[in-house]
Amino acid sequence: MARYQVGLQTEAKIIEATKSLLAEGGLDAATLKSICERANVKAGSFYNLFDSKEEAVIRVVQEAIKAVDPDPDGAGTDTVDELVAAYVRFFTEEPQLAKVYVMAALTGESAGDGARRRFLRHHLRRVERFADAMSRADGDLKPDAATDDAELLLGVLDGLAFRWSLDADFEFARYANLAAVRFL
Amino acid sequence: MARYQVGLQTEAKIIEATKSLLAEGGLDAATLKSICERANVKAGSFYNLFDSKEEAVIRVVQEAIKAVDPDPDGAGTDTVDELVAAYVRFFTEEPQLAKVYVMAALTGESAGDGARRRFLRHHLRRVERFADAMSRADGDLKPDAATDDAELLLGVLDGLAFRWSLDADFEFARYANLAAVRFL
DNA sequence: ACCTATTTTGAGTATACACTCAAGTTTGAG
DNA sequence: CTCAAACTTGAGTGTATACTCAAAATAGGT
Repeated sequence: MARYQVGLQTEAKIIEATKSLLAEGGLDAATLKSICERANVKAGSFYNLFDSKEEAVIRVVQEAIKAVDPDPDGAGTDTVDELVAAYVRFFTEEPQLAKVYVMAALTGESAGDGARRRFLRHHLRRVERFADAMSRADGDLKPDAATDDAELLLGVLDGLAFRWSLDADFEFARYANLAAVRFL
Repeated sequence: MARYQVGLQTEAKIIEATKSLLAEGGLDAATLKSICERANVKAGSFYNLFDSKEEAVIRVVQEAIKAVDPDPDGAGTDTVDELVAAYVRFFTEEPQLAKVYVMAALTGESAGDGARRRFLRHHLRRVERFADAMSRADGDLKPDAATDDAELLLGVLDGLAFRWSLDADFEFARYANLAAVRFL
């Protein structure tokens, strides 16, 4: 949409403002007014670059979903430890995006067309990837059992992430490591 | 607030309408208009019984939080199995309340004054209760280790609940039992 | 049957929201 | 330097929201 440098900069400012507002107060806090104020931009300028407010929100959410899984090409070779470490790293290094990620699923359809479905599809892909890594680590593991274990391990990680989103003081990394040990 | 029978009935209708709307579409779906339409009540009648829309929402959320922990007097005697079973039963028998429960934490402050804090307090109480049951089951377990285990087990349960809220076909009960086995 | 407290109605208010547009300014390729 | 395309502005639109209120209807104790 943007063709000039200023346009690209404005676009970036808007995305950044949207991301921080979503992280701080969820969808309710990310009003057009607050986004424009934080980005130092007027409404008309926003609509010159985005078709709707949802478009900006979706961009941020997609960015979050992608960021939790930084190396999609690594599938088939990474270890369980690496996968868990990537998840933990995402939450400790990108806390804002992480909150958006956790919120995305439950905010429901209001966060865009089928945000829940997209989220679920992403989850299922990750289950496969975890299960695959588990199978490679333990040759005796049956495929069904690997899937079950993967759902459980991802369940803990999501649960701990949820817990952390309630209370930023929660020692997410330590518990994630405890969980990884427990489920191997 | 209500003094006559009709008033109590109207109150119940409103709470029921609010609960189902929250479960179906979250806070966004629970507008005053939709609540009143579903309860077959006009706005003025709503405000004769409730001071605000939030009051009705908070009532439903509190009901949900209480329902996940049905026997607070049992603390100190119940087993881990019983606690897990209660959690699972809540999700399978009261799916609507369960969804509201999972949503309550993340909808943030918009769902009432300090909904997150209340949710967290409740969580910490449950961690204590789980840790206590675990200690009784295994005399060698150190208090700190018991707390860690309790956070992990509740983490899985919350994570699986989260997963189930994305996809109602998810076999929540089976996975919860698989998780419980790991901690015995 | 009476009479007051309670409940219901439905039109009405104020506000916040996402979004538009015509007019002016800036960018940068040729 | 020129000029069209890209960007910005800021007042303005329509709509949905939570909430109010005076007046009419009903409940239920006496």
